[in-house]
Amino acid sequence: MDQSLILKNIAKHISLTASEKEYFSSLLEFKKINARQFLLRSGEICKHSSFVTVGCLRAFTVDKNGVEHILSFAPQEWWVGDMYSLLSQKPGNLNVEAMTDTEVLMLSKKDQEKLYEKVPKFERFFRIIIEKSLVAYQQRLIDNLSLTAQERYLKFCTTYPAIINTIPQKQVAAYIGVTPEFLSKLKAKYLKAH
Amino acid sequence: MDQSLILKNIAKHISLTASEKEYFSSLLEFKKINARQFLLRSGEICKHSSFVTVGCLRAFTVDKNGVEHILSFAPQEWWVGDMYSLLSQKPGNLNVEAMTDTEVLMLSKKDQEKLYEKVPKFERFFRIIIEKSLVAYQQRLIDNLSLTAQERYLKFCTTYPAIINTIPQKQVAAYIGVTPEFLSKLKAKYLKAH
DNA sequence: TTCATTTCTTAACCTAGATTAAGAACTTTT
DNA sequence: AAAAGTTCTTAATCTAGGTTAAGAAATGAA
Repeated sequence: MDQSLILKNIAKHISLTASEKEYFSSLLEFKKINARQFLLRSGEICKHSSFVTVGCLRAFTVDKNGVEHILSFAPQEWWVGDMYSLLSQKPGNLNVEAMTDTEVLMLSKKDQEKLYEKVPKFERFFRIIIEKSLVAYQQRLIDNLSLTAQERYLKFCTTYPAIINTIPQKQVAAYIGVTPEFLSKLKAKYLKAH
Repeated sequence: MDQSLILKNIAKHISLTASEKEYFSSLLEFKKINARQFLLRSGEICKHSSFVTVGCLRAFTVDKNGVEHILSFAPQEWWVGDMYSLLSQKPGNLNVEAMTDTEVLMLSKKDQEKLYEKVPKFERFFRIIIEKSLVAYQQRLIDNLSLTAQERYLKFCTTYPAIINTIPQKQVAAYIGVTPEFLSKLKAKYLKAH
């Protein structure tokens, strides 16, 4: 198991001593998830925060009509989990599924709490991570309230240039909040116009 | 200036010594904002996190057609600010306006950083506050993607029972993402049906 | 109380995006 | 390389919610 990526990532926000690094690393559990396998299913209680080292996952809900809605993609170097379920320790509504063969480093809620006790700097680290995440969700909410489907699609392309060509188009539709049919129509219209 | 409310609120998540309480209190700046006055305007750089002790504010953006979209209401005991602008120290898009005569306790970004240094427990406090906020935004995003306007309205009524009768209906519309005309139609239809 | 402003309602008409359906183009499996 | 499953496209039709407009009701100011 290679922790260099996660340690490099943490070093962007806090500095750790060698022994802190070692302690933190000892809490991580490595897991491989093949494409289409689930890291978490709706109805389960989320017990871990997971850091993606290889591949990409998606976190989505299924509405009462069976339609999927993507809350977030989790490419390399992102943390993923069901924050609601993780905090409340109640069953969540999120599914987390690998879109490609994926590798994650998992930190259990218990170990995360121990980590906060032993190395309080991690309070800061996760505060910063979550602040950034919050800003992104706020912006996405505003975008969903104020932009047209066309505009949201174009914004998605510029925000996630690395993902756009590696995932099925229907997943993009489930993220920006339109049907796959309508996104297809949009693209055809846009191509004609440009 | 009365800090009992904010200290009571903080005590829900971390325990402070008397001198820590005193130090924290010394960083707070009291401000009265009359109804319709702004705490922050689009284009400004957000310099403070503000805790509402009396009244209620709304944080909103204005889209390219001049339509307002409400990101959040900030009733008593909520923190409000433009997180994007506060973190990046760049001009933000949020307007924060008092809906009634309001009182806030303001903590400047500089003082917040000092506070993290001097009393690291506050890293934990704000981490927890932001985690909860994140969960709420995630749920709202999912709701906007999967529920009808009718369902979002009913959910708003149960989520914010204390606010619903104190604010103009057009603000509710701007929060759930419909026009005031359509919300009015929805309510009329719903009343007939029940 | 009157005048002015904002908010709410109703109704006719319009449109962005959904639904349904069916064939075409990819992928994956065998 | 054939079969089977996904995904993508196109097109006709439909509908949730938007737009426009105008009057009614509520709120606020003088």
